[in-house]
Amino acid sequence: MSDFSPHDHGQCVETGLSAAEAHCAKVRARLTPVRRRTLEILLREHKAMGAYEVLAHLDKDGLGSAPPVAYRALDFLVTHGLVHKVEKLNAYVACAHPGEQHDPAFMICRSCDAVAEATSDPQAGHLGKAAQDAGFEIERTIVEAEGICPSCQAE
Amino acid sequence: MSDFSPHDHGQCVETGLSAAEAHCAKVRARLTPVRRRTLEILLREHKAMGAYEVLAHLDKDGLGSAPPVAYRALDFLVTHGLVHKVEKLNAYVACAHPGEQHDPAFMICRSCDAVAEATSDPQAGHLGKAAQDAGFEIERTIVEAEGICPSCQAE
DNA sequence: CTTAAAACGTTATGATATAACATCTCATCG
DNA sequence: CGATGAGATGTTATATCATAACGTTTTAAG
Repeated sequence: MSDFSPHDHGQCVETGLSAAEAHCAKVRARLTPVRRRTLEILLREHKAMGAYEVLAHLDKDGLGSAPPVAYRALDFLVTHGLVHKVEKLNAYVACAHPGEQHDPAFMICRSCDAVAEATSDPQAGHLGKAAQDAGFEIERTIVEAEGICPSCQAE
Repeated sequence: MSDFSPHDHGQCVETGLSAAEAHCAKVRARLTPVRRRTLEILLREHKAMGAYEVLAHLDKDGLGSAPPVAYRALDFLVTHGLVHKVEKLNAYVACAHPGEQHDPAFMICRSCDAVAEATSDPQAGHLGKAAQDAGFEIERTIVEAEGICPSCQAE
């Protein structure tokens, strides 16, 4: 199953929040109201959202209206692997595999901007080999595929 | 050899400009003065540069001072594969393999921001498989590795 | 030589992101 | 308990990245 397939959103939200609570408890990080709500917004909307779009939601909930509010919450969530940044879109998505250690990869539909998460292996493939040859130490990779999702292909 | 190794810059610049002229002649695209100079700047500086940094150089040369001047030239060069955009840095680098058809990948040093170009295979690896399973049609990939380059490791 | 597409110059504005600093909260420990 | 220090927050201001829109100029092709 990919994120392009239909599925139970309510379940996503609950699972995501539970995983976040578990993770934060484990590493003694504080899932404060703003942070929790930021994650919940991303889980509920279930799409890549810009920081200012997230901020608009937070503002409606009375949790803050200035940009740093959103950026700080997003930074925290990204640091803890609960949210990923999609560089191509300058946008953020809730992690689809919360709790599991993984290196995310994304499929981005250029027609509808839908984003699906997959996994990647930083040291594998051409790049891993090139890095080894160059003496470059990979710490993290950004892997994003642009293309057309199944629904948009159908049109 | 990687871009992290020392090499003859003068050669890079000449090769890059020649390849650009050849490519543009072939596809009947116009390598105008602004475009040519933009590519030359990126080749000479031999690093990832922001659009405004490129613009500052163009301005010094009397080739334009407003942002669209730089963005239009960069867009042209990116479209023709003569320059790549590094999404992680919101910056642009001259292509290291001008003329050859290829899918670029980058190694980005988080300490000194140096960027080296490698190649990737869009359909290969985990992501290619995930895309196939999901019915997602990949058109282009963004592959960027963050880490530490050899010189910075030495420190 | 006309003409239509492409390129350019310029102004304005939109979108993304962070610096800086004062204040507040809360877990920890003496 | 109360001090204390790291982390979190609120707020203002500003830095950085990018494009819309529109009139003018250049150029390739008929």
